[in-house]
This record gives sequence, structure tokens and C-alpha cells, in this order.
Amino acid sequence: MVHKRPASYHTRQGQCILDYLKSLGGSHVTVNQIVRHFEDAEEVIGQTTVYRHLEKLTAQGKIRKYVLNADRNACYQYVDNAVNCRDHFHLKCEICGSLIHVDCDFLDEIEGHFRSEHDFQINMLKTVFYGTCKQCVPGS
Amino acid sequence: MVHKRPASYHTRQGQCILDYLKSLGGSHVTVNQIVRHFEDAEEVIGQTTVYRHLEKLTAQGKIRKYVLNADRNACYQYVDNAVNCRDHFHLKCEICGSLIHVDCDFLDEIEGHFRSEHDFQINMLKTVFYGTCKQCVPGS
DNA sequence: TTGCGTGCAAAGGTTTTGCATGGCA
DNA sequence: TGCCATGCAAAACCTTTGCACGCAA
Repeated sequence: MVHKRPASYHTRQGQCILDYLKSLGGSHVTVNQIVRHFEDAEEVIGQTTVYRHLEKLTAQGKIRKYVLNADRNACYQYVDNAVNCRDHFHLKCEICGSLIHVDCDFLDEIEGHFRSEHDFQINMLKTVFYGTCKQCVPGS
Repeated sequence: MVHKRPASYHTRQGQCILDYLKSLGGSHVTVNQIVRHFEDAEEVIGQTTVYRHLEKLTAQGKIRKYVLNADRNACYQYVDNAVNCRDHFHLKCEICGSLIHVDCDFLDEIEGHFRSEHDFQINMLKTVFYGTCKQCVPGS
């Protein structure tokens, strides 16, 4: 018989990283901040390991990766899986950094437009609309 | 009397870089592509010079700088002031990595929708639609 | 002549890779 | 026991900085 081999192992480091990202409740962190957090907590996790977990978690859709405007380094943010992110928009405020989930039928229009007019199949899981949210609009 | 000193000099390199960006008609290039272009054309322009001109042109608003998600390097694009008011979409293919630049009136609909329905001011310069382009759609 | 522009080399900072060892199942 | 995961060090990358020389005005 074929021996079933696991896709991945459960490790202390992987759990720590995911727990930490969850504990931040949606705010974003850089790789540097993550590494320093574990240094302060005296949990030894190499930065290579952090990078590799972040890449995996991003591919799984459990976290999101952002490259904010002027900075050259990436930011990562936990995404609550309780909500199905395929069915709605993500609006990211460039000022306060909050990620807004929006359920709206307009999604279908956008997907349809790009498919029929531009032969492009949008991946809404990955796509993020950047802009300014209500709270951060100047003069309001 | 105060001697008038020029804000900047006109140089061969600066002209070459601006001409090249203009010649691309709005599509995006990385610093690397610019440097290689001049290597191929046997115009010697150091990469430091390229960086410095791009910085200056960006500050002047003659070109735009983008830092796309997932990529670590910046892209630059010439902005024609005659057609400047017209923003555009970015479609990034997740498979082949190509960045497609689309001018389309549908932009106004999207901007209007988010503004009126969700109180969110979209920044189309930063927003990138991820997905699969025509060439990369499986089974076509 | 003045002082900005240029380009080489080196530094600075982030992310990836090679490889031997560690640890999960 | 079989592999994946880990982490150190080094490499790979992109961008910035220092400095002496070049060149526009």
C-alpha cells in the first residue's frame, strides 16, 4: 500500500508564529518586528524560519502580505478564516492601516467586466483595494 | 546682487532617461530594465544616475513610482500630462507575472461605487488586481 | 569658475538559498 | 525511520551613500 506522507509537520515555531499573528487582531507587522518579538520572549526562532512560514501562510490565505508605499520591506497581517474571503472585497486604508471586509454584489460586476472586456480572471482572495477610509478622509 | 544659480543642469543622461520613459508610452519598467536598455544601446549611464533621475522625476510628478505587492523592486512609469487625469488599472497575472496596464472607463464606476456605497476613496495608483491573464488561463 | 551631475565602488538593508542538524509523525 | 523543518551563514538582490572627477552654464 501507498504510505501516506503528511504535507507538512506541526511544529512549535509554526504554531508560535501563527499564534502571534492572530494575537495582533488584524494589525500588520514586519518580519523584523516578528523576529524581535520572539527574541524578547526568549523563544528562539530563526528569521529564515519566519520567512518560510510567512510565505506558506500567505499562500494558504491565512495571512496577507502587503508592500506599503514608501517602504521596501513587507508587512504581514492575519486574516480571520471564519469569513469566506472569496465572496467580498478587501479595502485597505493607507492611512490607518485597517482592513475592511465588504460584502457587496458589485463584486460580480467587476469580475464580469474584467473577464469579458479584458480576458482577465480576477482573484479576489489576493486583490486588495487601497485607499482612504471614512474615518481618515481629510476634512470630514 | 544675488547671483542666480540654476536649480539643475541639463545633461545627456537626464535627457536619455526621460526620453526612454516617454517612448514607452505609459508601460512600466524597473530600474534594471532601464539600465539594461542603455547597456544594449551602448549608452553608458550608471545605475546610480538612473536611480537619482528617477527620484527627481518622481518628485516632479513627471513619472510615477509603484511598489507592487509580491515584488521587491519598484516600477516606474511615464505620466503624460496631457492625458494625466486618466488613471488606469493594474492587472497582475499571478502565473506569468506580467503587469497589464489598462485604460478603461469602468474605472469611474468602481471609484464611484466605493465612494458612494462604502465611503471609501480608492487609490487606483496603488491598487492592483491579481488574477490570471488570457495567456495563462488553463484550457485556452 | 562654480557647483551640480556622474559613475565607480562600497555600504546598507531585506529576502533567499545551501547545507548539516533537529524533530514530528 | 523517513522526511520535513530549522537555523546558521552566506549569497543574492535592490537601493543608497561616499567621493573624486566631469561637465553645463
